[in-house]
Amino acid sequence: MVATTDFLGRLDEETRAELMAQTTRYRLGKGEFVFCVSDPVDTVHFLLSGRIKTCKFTPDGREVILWFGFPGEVFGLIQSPHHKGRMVSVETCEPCEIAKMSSNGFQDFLGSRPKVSQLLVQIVASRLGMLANRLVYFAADDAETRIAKLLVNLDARYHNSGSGSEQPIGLTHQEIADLTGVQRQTATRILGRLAKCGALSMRYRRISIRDHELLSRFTASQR
Amino acid sequence: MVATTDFLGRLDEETRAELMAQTTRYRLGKGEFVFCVSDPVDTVHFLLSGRIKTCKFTPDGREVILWFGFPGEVFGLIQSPHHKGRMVSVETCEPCEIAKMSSNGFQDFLGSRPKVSQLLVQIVASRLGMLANRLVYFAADDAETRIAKLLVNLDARYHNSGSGSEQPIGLTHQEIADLTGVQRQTATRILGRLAKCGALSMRYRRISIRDHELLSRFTASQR
DNA sequence: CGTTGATTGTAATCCAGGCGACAGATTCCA
DNA sequence: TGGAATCTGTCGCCTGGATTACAATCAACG
Repeated sequence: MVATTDFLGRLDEETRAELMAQTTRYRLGKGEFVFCVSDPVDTVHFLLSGRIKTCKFTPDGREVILWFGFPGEVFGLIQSPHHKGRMVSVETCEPCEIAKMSSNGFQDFLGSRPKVSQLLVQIVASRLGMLANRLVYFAADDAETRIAKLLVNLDARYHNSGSGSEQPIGLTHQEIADLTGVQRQTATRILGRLAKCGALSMRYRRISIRDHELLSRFTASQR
Repeated sequence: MVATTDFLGRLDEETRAELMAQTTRYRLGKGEFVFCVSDPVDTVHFLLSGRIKTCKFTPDGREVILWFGFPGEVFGLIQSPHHKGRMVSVETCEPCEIAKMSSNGFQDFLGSRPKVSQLLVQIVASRLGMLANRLVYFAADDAETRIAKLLVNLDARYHNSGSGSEQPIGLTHQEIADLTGVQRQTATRILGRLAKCGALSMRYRRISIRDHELLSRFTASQR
């Protein structure tokens, strides 16, 4: 199954080849930035391998993670309508292989391929849907519920094998905090609670869902 | 100036006429729903006059407002990738005049007009940007800051005349609470504070910004 | 193989804002 | 014009989670 947001995976063989022929490839190490807020919007990027996070920073330096990107995804499309420039920053979570091309080149490419544009609308729309859901969580759920929902979602998205995936979720407590809008200490405390009652198993940096059913019981809003 | 999200306003005369020729018009009174979450996605809508709100509901019945729609905007494009069906509900804030057409018809229309698809990407992207900003506010700001930011944004968007607009913001405290994720009472309390110090003037249901500069001082994160 | 930096664990304090409970104001509509 | 319904204003209590402050682990690299 191809994920909704897997742009490259949803192009047909030929179109993909034509597109990739116009790109140049490069590599980044862990924790590097592909671009930052307010950088000029002159390139579009395609993630070939690795994982990235799209984020923003608050005035006082807190990071807020908007979503993760997986291989096959496009990013770097969006320009702020006001001050021009990037609206978000993109940071690698691990070593990544990326293909890039000029924004103008990509626009030309789209101009003659309406189907691809429509696909892009779908992809951006699905990100919109994700953020809309997150916003509802923020408005309605307490910290524990938000974290439980995050873990369930991530697990589904990450190793979408559906089977009894015991693979750890490769996130630090800090990242979980940045995703759910809580303090790092609060994340640690709540993860500890969830582990103690048996829903999670954790061994330093290796958080994984032990009891899927039990965890999902915490995703029902408490507030 | 045409707003970024004003779809109809950004089409050229001819394209707009062709599009509108395929629509049928109808009217709704205040507080009616154009469609609700999980309704089938078989129509696309264009707001001709009035104002709408796009929202979701929490399991316990709380409303979360995602964004407002103004004349010229398209809505009803997005389908949930999982369970199919609408991802959001759309409710009128006042009597509205709306044009609608079938989703398939609209897809065909787009198929032969790549420029319009690209415009749509921009529009969906700008909503994505708005939600991303809201998410950052939720994660980083306290209630007072969120409300102050909301009022500033609304004022800019609403009566974008830029001049010393003394027009009231036509929202109830409940709506402000639904937009900022606080209790209705909290919204009332904070609005009262802002009014007492002279940033706002309020006379039952008629909230307007008295001192723009003073209000914007509250938009600097306190936390 | 030990030092350094990142990550995790825990505990005490404190307050913003949720929640419940009304009382008054205003608008709407019969 | 007179309810009814919807909005607004104000309390007090109480809890979730921010904040501050360390200590303990782990991993990575010279």
